[in-house]
Amino acid sequence: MHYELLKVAVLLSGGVDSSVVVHELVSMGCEPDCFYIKIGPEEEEEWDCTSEEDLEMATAVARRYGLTLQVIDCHKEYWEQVTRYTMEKVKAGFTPNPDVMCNRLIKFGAFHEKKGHEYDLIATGHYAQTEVDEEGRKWLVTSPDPVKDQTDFLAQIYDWQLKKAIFPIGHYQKDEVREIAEREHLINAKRKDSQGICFLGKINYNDYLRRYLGEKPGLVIDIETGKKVGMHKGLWFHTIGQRHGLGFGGGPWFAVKKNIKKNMLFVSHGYDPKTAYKQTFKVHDMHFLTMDPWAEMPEGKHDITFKIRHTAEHMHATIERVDEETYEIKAEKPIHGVAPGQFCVIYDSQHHRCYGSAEITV
RNA sequence: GGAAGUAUGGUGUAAUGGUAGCACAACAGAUUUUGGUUCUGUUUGUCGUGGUUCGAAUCCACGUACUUCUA
Repeated sequence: MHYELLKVAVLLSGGVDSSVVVHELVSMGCEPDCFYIKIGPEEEEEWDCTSEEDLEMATAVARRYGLTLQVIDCHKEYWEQVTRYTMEKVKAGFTPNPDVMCNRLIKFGAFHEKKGHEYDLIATGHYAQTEVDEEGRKWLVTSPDPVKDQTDFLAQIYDWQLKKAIFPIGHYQKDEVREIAEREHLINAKRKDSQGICFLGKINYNDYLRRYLGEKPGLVIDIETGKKVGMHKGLWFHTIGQRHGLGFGGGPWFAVKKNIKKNMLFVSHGYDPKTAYKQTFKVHDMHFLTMDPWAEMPEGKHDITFKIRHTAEHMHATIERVDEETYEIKAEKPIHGVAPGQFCVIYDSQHHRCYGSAEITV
């Protein structure tokens, strides 16, 4: 691709990955504009030093390559859209994935409305690739680094967003990116990767929930014996497959099921209880990134691979359409902690192309 | 109202007169751009008051609390 002829915007976070993106683009003859998306915690006093440091790093990298850097404030959009999504899901008893929605709504959403629309391409530091087939369709493709692969976080973006997205470091492994950063003496070459919900900073997730939803105590029942084990402080503090957070002795206890109406949490006892696993489950609101790969033959089972969380392995499975809304996934092996509300990200059987994602239902 | 039993960290349990140990939880790190999972590490306790003893979680007395049985 002839980047030098195109207007490219880079989302610089202050981390190594997006900094190497800048380096890659520049060395291909491109002169991108850099943007730092600002989204701190809600209260000013909760700003931690890492977000200040992020901006400093981003500024330094842009300057190093003689590029402009603009700060785009998406604070309001984040708290209105991503937080609202998170709270609505969690209140209804689901386990949301804020970072997936952040990519759709903020990095490729709110930013696009504010600035991105002026550009031909938007580059980010995601570990993901794209490829174009004979028909000219653009597909999202996994990274060669299975641990770092971030296609799962991109599996809810719209087709027009994917068309504009480029991932200049997507063909590298993490250590290659680090090497480039060190070789180029980038200021943040050795900086630790960020983790946790991208924009929460140091706020604890449970405190975040408590602030919006408070507490709502209810019963905790042993699903095997039907006996009361104790009380929980609110169903939203627990997710399916979770072990910690209950505070009871005599465990370990794993959360396996929720009854929203009765505000009850069911738990299973033991180190690796069967009831914490599911091999078959349903998903809905299927979102295809490029197209429905089974449009030609909607009936029957199709071999796929999938992930229900950010892990290195893809699970083999078959997928079958149950009705307009719903698909059923039959995994090759039982999966621990299949939590409704999480996205099941669907790949081809070689886990090469990412087809899209759907929300796991109850 | 009687009788018996029990009382050990936040929880569940070991230690029959000799260094209070284990599990779970909690906390902290590691891993992970979601929730989680997993791994490593750390903290916390003998119901109260007396007594016996070189030495008491352990034996004795009283108190307190709980449990069961019985009128």
